[in-house]
Amino acid sequence: MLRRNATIYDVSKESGSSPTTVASVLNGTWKQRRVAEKTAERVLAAAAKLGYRANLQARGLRTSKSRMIGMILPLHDNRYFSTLAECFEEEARARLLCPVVVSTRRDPAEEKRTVETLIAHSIDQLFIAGATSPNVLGEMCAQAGIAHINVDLPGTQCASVISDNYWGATQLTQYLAKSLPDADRVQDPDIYFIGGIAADNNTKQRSKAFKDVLRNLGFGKIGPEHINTCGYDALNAELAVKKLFETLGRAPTALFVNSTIAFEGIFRFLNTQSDDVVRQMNIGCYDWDPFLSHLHFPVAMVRQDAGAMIAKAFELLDSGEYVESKTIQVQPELFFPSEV
Amino acid sequence: MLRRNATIYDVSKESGSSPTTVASVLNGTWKQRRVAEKTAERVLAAAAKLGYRANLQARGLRTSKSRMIGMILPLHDNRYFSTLAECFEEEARARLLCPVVVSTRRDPAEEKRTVETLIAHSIDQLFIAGATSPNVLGEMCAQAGIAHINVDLPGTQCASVISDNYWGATQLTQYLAKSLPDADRVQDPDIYFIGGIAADNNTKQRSKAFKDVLRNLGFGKIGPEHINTCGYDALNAELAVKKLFETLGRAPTALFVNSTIAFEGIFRFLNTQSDDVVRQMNIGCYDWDPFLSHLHFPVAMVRQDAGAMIAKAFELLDSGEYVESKTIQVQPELFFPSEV
DNA sequence: TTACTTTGCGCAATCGATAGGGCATTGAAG
DNA sequence: CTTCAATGCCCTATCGATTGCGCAAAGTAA
Repeated sequence: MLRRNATIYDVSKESGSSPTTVASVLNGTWKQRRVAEKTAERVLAAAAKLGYRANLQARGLRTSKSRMIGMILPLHDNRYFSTLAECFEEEARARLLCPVVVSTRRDPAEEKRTVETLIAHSIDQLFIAGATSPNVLGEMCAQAGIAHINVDLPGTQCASVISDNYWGATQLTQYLAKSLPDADRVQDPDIYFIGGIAADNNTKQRSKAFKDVLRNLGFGKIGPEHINTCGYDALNAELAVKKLFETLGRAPTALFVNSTIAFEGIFRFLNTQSDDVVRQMNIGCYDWDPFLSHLHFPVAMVRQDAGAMIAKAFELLDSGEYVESKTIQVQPELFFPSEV
Repeated sequence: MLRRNATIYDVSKESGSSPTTVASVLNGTWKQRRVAEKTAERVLAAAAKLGYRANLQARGLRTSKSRMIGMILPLHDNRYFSTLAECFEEEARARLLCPVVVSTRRDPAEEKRTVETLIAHSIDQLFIAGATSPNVLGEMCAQAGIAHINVDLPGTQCASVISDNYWGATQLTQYLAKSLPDADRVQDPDIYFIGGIAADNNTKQRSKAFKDVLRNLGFGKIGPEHINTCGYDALNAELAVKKLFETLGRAPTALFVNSTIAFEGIFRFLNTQSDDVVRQMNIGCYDWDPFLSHLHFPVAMVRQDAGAMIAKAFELLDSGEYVESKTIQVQPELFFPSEV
């Protein structure tokens, strides 16, 4: 065995065939290059003997393909994104592509740098999931001729597959609103939305649904004091809910928590409150976590359908439709506590 | 702007310098190649104008480096592994390497294929985290001359950084054992270990600590009926605990749950039982999840210190110590419910 | 002026694979 | 025995960057 990796030239010497023949045998194009079966066998045997492994950088340089497919994510440590990553990897493997997942912490500069690097490595396709600046990234891909698609957060540069946030949030708000007193008795309902980033499309859609539902139910216009887009961050959410309790001087009737990350912070705060107080609240979380289904208080959840989103995204990439700037919405699942 | 990516030859033409000079300016080696400052500036301007981006496959082919660093993981959708991934990415970026994370579903064939691919892409270093066959993978890396290190599960082929599973499990078992009747009254204590894979080192260490603690406390020898290594899988754990309840005809006094994944299954089952029954149990989980800290019953947890493990692993890689076959153990954190 | 050093830059080979095109040899038809 | 197609294989250029080495011009010392 060689100290370095064997190349087609080593295999060529060992098998007595030319590098061309060796290459075509080893990359599967030997039939259309009319290599005799016997020769192919000799080459394969030699390759096996030397432990040949194709140098994919060389191949990639020549073909300007890499058989790698990238995905950028805001973060790993979250049920939704990690599920997206797993679904992505599964589909990628089914297509014999090597999945490469990188998180970019919702940092536009990091996103750019990462995409830059992935492009420079000639990845074949890119999934842009939850990026803060999808259009900038899409532009980069387009310029480099790399097929790409937005997932979770939409862009206008290419096709996007996202959750039907408006629908999901509508359902969740309607559920939460049941606990409110009748509309004709109150114009400023005791329900609050916490978490997410105001500029982010998902949060926009969800908070819009939140407002629309309440308005349609007759609660009047929902003001900014009902919607605290304090970020996707546990600590901020914790502080936000603490402040809400202080301002009200009591627990709110209903809470719409935007993401499990925000929920973590809310959860920490609620654990400082008495069980009875918390149990009387009606709490919903946009995003799902198995452990939220049976806390000491009920939580309604919306689970985004990561599998369906990834499948749809691959479909658009495979069919070439990804170039059209359109947005596909995938319906999430609802997990509501059984009525008491 | 060119329709394809600009190359050093394009920049060469644009700037009037040779490709050699252009390359050295663009990759930062121009000082040692004695390129005049003026020339460098001209080249940089031309590169910027053309939107030059180095083809990393070409560079990698020539240098047999890629500035990519890989990590393979069993899965993403788990707090522990996703935290490992995030810590890994952060450290990798600090070293100006592009982190590449791939999950391999505890499938030895998938692990081999993935490592094969990563090696073929000339990744510079590899983190082997939680692999079922670390030595096979280590051997492949060694043969390809790629620096590598085991994390979470140890191998003998190179250095390993793992949790101090024995210590953590000892602490957890001691905590759980407090709820058992005195040893002199019972030789077959009512405490059970569920989850994990018998062949896996972590499970071995944890179950050994479990047995040792109980034996040392005077509970006699702990037989196989106390240890159900039903895998890292929610469904199996659910079935296992169900069967345990049926066999006993009641709830066990204490439960050592090996991983949050197993805990998910156990949790599903416990939710079918009455709160009172569950609250009287004493439950511990090896692994941490924020939502487990305040379920409707108390759960003790062990949190593995992903940050410290990754930091240590990079230290060994950076210093070259990774070639020695040694195992570094990192102490996990304990999260025990405050005594009632 | 001569001799030698320093400065500035480019030639050409190389990394390992791919692909277009061409050259023998064999076989079949006439 | 020709003629021509089919078969089997290989030559060579190429992808885009890196790097050892060499050459010319400018600077310095004697």
